[in-house]
Amino acid sequence: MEKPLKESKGQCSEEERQRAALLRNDLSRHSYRYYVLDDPEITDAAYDALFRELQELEGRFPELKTQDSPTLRVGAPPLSGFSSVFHRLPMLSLENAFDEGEFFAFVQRIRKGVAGELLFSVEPKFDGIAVSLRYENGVLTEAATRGDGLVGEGVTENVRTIANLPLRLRVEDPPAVLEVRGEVLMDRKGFKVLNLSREKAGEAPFANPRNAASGSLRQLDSRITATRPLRFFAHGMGEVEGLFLSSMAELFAFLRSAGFALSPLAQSAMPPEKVPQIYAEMVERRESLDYEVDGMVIKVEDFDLQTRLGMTSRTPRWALAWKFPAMEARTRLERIEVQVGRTGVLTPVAILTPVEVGGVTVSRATLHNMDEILRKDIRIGDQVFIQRAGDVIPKVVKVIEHLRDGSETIFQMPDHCPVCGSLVVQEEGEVAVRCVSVTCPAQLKEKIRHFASKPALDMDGMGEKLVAQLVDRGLVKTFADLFCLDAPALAAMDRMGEKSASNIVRAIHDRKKTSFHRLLYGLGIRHVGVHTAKILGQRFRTFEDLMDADVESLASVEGVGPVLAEAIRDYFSREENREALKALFAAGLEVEEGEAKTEGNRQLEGKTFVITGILPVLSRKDAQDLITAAGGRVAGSVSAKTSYVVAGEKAGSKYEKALSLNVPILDEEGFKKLLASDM
DNA sequence: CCGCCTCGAGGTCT
DNA sequence: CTCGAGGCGG
Repeated sequence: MEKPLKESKGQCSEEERQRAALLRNDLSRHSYRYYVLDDPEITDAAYDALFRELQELEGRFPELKTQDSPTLRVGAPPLSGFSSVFHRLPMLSLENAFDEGEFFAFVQRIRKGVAGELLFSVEPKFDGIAVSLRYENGVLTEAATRGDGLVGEGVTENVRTIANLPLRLRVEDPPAVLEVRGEVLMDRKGFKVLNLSREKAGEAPFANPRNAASGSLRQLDSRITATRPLRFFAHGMGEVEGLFLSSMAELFAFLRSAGFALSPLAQSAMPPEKVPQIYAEMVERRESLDYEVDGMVIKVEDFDLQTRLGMTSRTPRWALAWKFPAMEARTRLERIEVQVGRTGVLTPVAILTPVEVGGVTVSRATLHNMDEILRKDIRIGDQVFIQRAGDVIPKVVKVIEHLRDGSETIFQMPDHCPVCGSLVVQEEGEVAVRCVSVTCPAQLKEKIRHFASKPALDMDGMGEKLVAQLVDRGLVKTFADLFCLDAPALAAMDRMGEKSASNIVRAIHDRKKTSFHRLLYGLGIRHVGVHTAKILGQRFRTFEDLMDADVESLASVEGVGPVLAEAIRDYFSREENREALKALFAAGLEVEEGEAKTEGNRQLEGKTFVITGILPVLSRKDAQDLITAAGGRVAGSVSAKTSYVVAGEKAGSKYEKALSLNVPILDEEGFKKLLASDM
């Protein structure tokens, strides 16, 4: 039988009481430095040790527990439901503005009856959950959601688990009462990591960081909330007793000194004419911020003036939310156009009534293929939601079915190529529909463009417009024709002067010497991308070898299976393709022999790297070359097999994936160290 | 059969 | 950059 380690539930000594107080103090300072200032002074392990010591002390002597103890951050057992909290000062919403005119109208309204200078504070409007935190004599006693503005839900236990807010105000002489208002948020990274782990666990992912924050804050079991990466950003006050502040500048300074995080983009005392410029900057930076921001909040700087302006029935007259352009928009799907790609695949593209989404005008969006159209039940004439999430590419998110009036028509994939009119084919088991005509001009244009593209022959100046003209006028029918173009012929094209014509001729001439894999990739054989072309280049050195290779020797190459082998052999067994290659060589094309594998340092042998973001010194290509030269492989996406992720500035989803899979993440410096070490 | 990977497709603005 | 389709390999 083990005897109890400690006498339980006894009276604690004075020494222990002091120790607990010291620990509380230290822990709250360290967590402030870590979460708010982002400048820790002790290691995570040291912090954990202090934390566990306090937990243990409190476990033995419950009388040592306080309302501001950092141990509350891990959460408490579940509640049966949330209590209602009456806001002593209502949490109002803000009036919205959508353009500069509305902003200046707001300024104008205020200016009436104000003599002298008029100044404003500006700050990003976070898209989170508005909460009010009540501090009595400096200690957090209650936290409530906004609710309907008058009555919210008590989420005190949950809010205490949020790491970057003070459980006790960090001021000498705290006010008797202070309600701090702000937003509870989840950052984009935390959101993605959370969703990845939810999906892995078979749970439904959250739609966006806001929902994730809301769902996390409204957990009945605050121990769950404690595991979620929530943050609090302060922006205002509710009820106050025993504190006098006279301006937004003072408020910001006070909140900062009391231990709150504020948006680094918050500024005070700005003249109104500067505000539109700051707005433009925020719109610009919007995507690169850690948190989702849906606008900018503008407040009258001077508190006296705020008081004089007062409220309308539902909004203060001294504040304005100038919203950002929406990232999601509704519009009409006018018709569906069918494009023919390089490989002959017919791709349906939605032609939309132009609509502003996230500051750009969107008029087209891909629908991928027929399966996608059926899955989303997209019909011509439908009202649809368009989203430009995170990235640039717009997509049709969904159809708004209840807005249908019966005039919508169902789209059918054409059975003839819209460009050349030949019959299309859908191969067994494939989703894609293809035009298989060898003379289809749409395919020819795309093939030529692919051939001239950067990773292939890299002919500068061969853009979409020029290629289209060359093909339409019959000047280019084969790859070899490109090498026969001369300056006068090019100068006859639209928008083409003699100068640019001769530049292009020179660019083409410069590419007569090329590498095996560039040419192979440029040919556009199905399933042969840059990667496969390089692999084949290492095995087959010369084009003669490759052209005469049989399926077995092709398939024996690591990374090449039966489908690829068949596609390659099929390509080279066709007379027209062999002729085309012959013509290319006749036109002066030279292929350098595939490089033999370089000897030397192979210290990255067997390691797989993924590069993401912008590295400070090395370009992406440099980094790739360094890795391959040392025997490593560079992959495009992160998986459990990835050895390292090299991450730079603006690292995106790959970074989060790496975090969630516990793949080691290197910055450029770490990467260079790894290269230099001999492992 | 499954997980990992590559290929190929798609906007807008600069 | 992101997504779906489909090929490769264990």
